[in-house]
Amino acid sequence: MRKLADAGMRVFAERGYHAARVDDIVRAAHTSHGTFYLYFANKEDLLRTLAVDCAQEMAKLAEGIGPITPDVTGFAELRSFLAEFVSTYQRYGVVIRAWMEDQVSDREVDWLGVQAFTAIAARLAEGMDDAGAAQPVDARTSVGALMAMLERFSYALTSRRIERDDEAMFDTLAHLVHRGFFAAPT
Amino acid sequence: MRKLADAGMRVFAERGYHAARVDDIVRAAHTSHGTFYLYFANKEDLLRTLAVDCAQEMAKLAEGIGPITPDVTGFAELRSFLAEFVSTYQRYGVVIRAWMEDQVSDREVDWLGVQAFTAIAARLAEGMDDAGAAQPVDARTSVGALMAMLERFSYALTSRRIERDDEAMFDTLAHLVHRGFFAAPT
Amino acid sequence: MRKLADAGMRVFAERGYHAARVDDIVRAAHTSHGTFYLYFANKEDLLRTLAVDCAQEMAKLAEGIGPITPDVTGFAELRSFLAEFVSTYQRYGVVIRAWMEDQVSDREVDWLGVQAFTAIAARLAEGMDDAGAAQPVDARTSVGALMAMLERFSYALTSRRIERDDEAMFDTLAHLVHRGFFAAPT
Amino acid sequence: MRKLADAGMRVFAERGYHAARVDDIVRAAHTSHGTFYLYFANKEDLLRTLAVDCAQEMAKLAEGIGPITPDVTGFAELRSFLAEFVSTYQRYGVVIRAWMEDQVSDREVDWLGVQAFTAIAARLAEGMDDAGAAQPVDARTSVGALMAMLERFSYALTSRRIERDDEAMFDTLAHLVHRGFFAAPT
DNA sequence: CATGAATGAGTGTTCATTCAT
DNA sequence: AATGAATGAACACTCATTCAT
Repeated sequence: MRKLADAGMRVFAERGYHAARVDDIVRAAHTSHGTFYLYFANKEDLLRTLAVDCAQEMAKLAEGIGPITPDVTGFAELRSFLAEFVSTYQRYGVVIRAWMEDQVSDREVDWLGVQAFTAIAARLAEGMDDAGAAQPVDARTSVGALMAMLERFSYALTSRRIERDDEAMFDTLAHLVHRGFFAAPT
Repeated sequence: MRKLADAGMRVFAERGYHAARVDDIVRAAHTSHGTFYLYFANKEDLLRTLAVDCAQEMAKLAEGIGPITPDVTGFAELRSFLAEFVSTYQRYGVVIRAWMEDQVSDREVDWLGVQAFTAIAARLAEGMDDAGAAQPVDARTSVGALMAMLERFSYALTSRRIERDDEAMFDTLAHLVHRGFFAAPT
Repeated sequence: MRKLADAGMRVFAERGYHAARVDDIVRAAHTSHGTFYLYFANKEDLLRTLAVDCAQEMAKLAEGIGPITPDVTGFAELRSFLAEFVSTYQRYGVVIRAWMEDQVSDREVDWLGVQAFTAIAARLAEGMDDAGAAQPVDARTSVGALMAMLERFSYALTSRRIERDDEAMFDTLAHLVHRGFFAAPT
Repeated sequence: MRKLADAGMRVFAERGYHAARVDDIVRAAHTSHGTFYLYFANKEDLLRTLAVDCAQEMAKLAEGIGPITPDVTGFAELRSFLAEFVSTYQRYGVVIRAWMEDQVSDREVDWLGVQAFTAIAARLAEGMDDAGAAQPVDARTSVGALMAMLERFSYALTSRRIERDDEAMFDTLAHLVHRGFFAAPT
C-alpha cells in the first residue's frame, strides 16, 4: 500500500530506520498495525520494498542517460546526471544506509543495482572507446568511484553538513570526473 | 579498556552495530556486563569511543602524506595514500556506517574529521598551485569526492562484494583521481 | 485496567512495593508485560494510580461524616468514622508507606488529601463551636493528630502486630480522642 | 564503624533507603566498598544497625520521663517528652519508614521498642491510678495512639509539609493528649 | 585493616508481531 | 479488507557483593 510505503519513507528519513518504530509509521499513515502486516511481512520487508523502489528509479535514471563522451556534450550529460542522481539519492538516503548497515541482500534489488551500474558503465565505455587509444582507467572501476562520490555528496547535502554553492560544487565534480575519465583539459 | 573496545570492534564488524548485543561483546572480551558499564556509559558510548579511535587514525594518516603534485612523485603519494586509507577504513567501516545511520555527532570526532579533511585538502591545494594556472576544480570539493570514493571502495572491498585485482583497481583509482586533479594525460 | 490495579494492590500488600516485581503483578493479573505497560507508564505509575484511588476513597469517607459534637451523637459519629478509616487504610497501607518512603508527590493525590483533611477539620470545628468557649486545642492540629493515630493503628492491625479485642480498642481510641477534643469526663 | 553509620544516616535521609546505593554511602564516608562489608553484612544490616541506634535512643528517652499525672506537672512532663520525641524521630524517620516498608523484624529492635513502649505506658498508668476511679481509656492503647501521633507529626515537620508555629502546635498536642488521658477541662 | 576493580544475577522496559473481532 | 488490544521474547542496564592485592 502506497500510503504505508510513503509514511515509512518519511519516518525513516526523520528518525532513521532502526529508531523508527512500526507504530510511528502506522500513525503517520493513519492506519493500524494490522493493516501494516497485511501489506508487509515485517519492518525489514518495508525496507526491502523501498529499496526496490530506489533501485528501480536508479536503474531508470541510468538507462536514460546518453553517452558520456570526451567532448562538451558528454560533459553536459555527466553534469545533468550528477544533479538527478543526487536528487534521487537524497530521497532514498536512509534506506540505502540502513540497507548497508544491516548487510541485507535481495535478488531484485541486487539485480536492478547491477543493471543500473552496467548501464552507466556501458555509456562510459562508449565514450572511452571514442577517446580512442589505451586508457589507463577501467570503466567499471570508474563508475564505482563516480557513484560512491555521488552517494557521499548527496548525503552531505541532505544532512546539511555541507554549506556551499551547489552549482559551483556540481561543476567541480563534473570537471573532476570528466577529466579523470578523459584527461581532457577543458 | 582496550580488551572491550577490541571486542566491540570485532563484534560490530561481524553482526553490525545494531544487531550486536552487549552480551556478545562482553563474551568476546571474556569479561562481564558490569565491567562493560564500568568503562562505557552505554552501547553508544562504545561506538563513540571507536569513532574517536577511527578519527584519530584518519587524522594521523592525513597529516603523514606529502604534497600531491602533478608529477609522478605526487601520483605515487596519492597511490600509497589510497591503500593506507582503504586499509584503515576497512577496520572501522561498521563504526562509520552506524555513526552515520544513527546521525550521532560528537565534538571530538567532528573536530578530528575536519582536521583530517583539511590536511588532505591542503596537500592537494599545494599541488594545484604547482600546476599553476586556473584550475576549474576546487580543492575542498575534490577532497570530499576523493574521500567518498575511497570510503565506498573500502566498504565494497570489506564486504567482498567486489572481486577484482586490487592492485589494478588501485591503479585505476589513482589515475582517475590524479588526472581529475591535474588533467595530466599520464 | 482494573485487573492490573487489583493485582498490583495484592502483590504490593504481600511483598511490599519495592520487593514486588512487575512480573509478579503481571502474573497475578494473568496478563503480559506488554499489557502492563499499555496501561501504566511504569511501576511507579501504578503506585500513583493506587494512591489516587486511596485518596479518593479517603476524601469520600471524610465528606460522608456528620458533625463531631461533644454529645453522644458526636461520639458515635467519631467512633464509626474510626472503623471506616481503619478499614480503608488497611487496604491501602502499603501504597501509603511506599508513597512516603519514596517521597513521591502528585497533584491529584495531594489535592484529595487536603480535601479530606479539610472536611474532617471542618466537622470538628463545628462541634467545637457548639462546645462554645475558648478551646485550647486547634481543630486542624487535632485532625492531624487523629489521622496519624488512625494510620498507625490501622497499620498495626494489618500487620497483626497487635492482638487485642478490636472493639475495646476502638472504644478507647474514640474516648481518647473525643475527650481530648471536648474534655468531657465520660 | 561510626563513620559509615553516620554516612548511611545522611544518605538515607537524602535519597531514601531504597534509592540509596552502597556506593553513595561509601563515598560519603570517604571509604571503600570493601570496608563497608568489613563492618556490615549487607545494606540491610546497616539499616538494622541504625534501627537499633534509634530504638536505643527512644528507649532511653522513654525511661527518662517522669510520671504523667493529671496535674500541671504531668502536663509539663508530657509536653517536654513530645519535643524530645519529635527531635529524635526527625533524625531516624527514614530508617523507621524503610523498616516498616520492608517489614523487617529484629530481636533487639523489637525488644527495645517494647521496652520503650512499656516504660511510657507504665508512667501513664501511674498517673491514671492517681486520677483514681475507672478510666474508660486503656493505658497501652493510649500510648500507642500517642506515639503514632508523634510519629506522623514528626514526619510532617521533617518533610516541611507543615508550616505552623511549632510551639503552638506542641501546646495543642499536649492538651489534646493530656485531656484525652485525664478528661481534665483546662 | 583497607581497597576498589571485577562480577553477574536480577529487572524494568520496549516494540515487532499476532489474531479475534 | 481493516482494526488495535494483547502479547512476550529480547535487551540494556544496575548495583549489591566479593576477593585478590
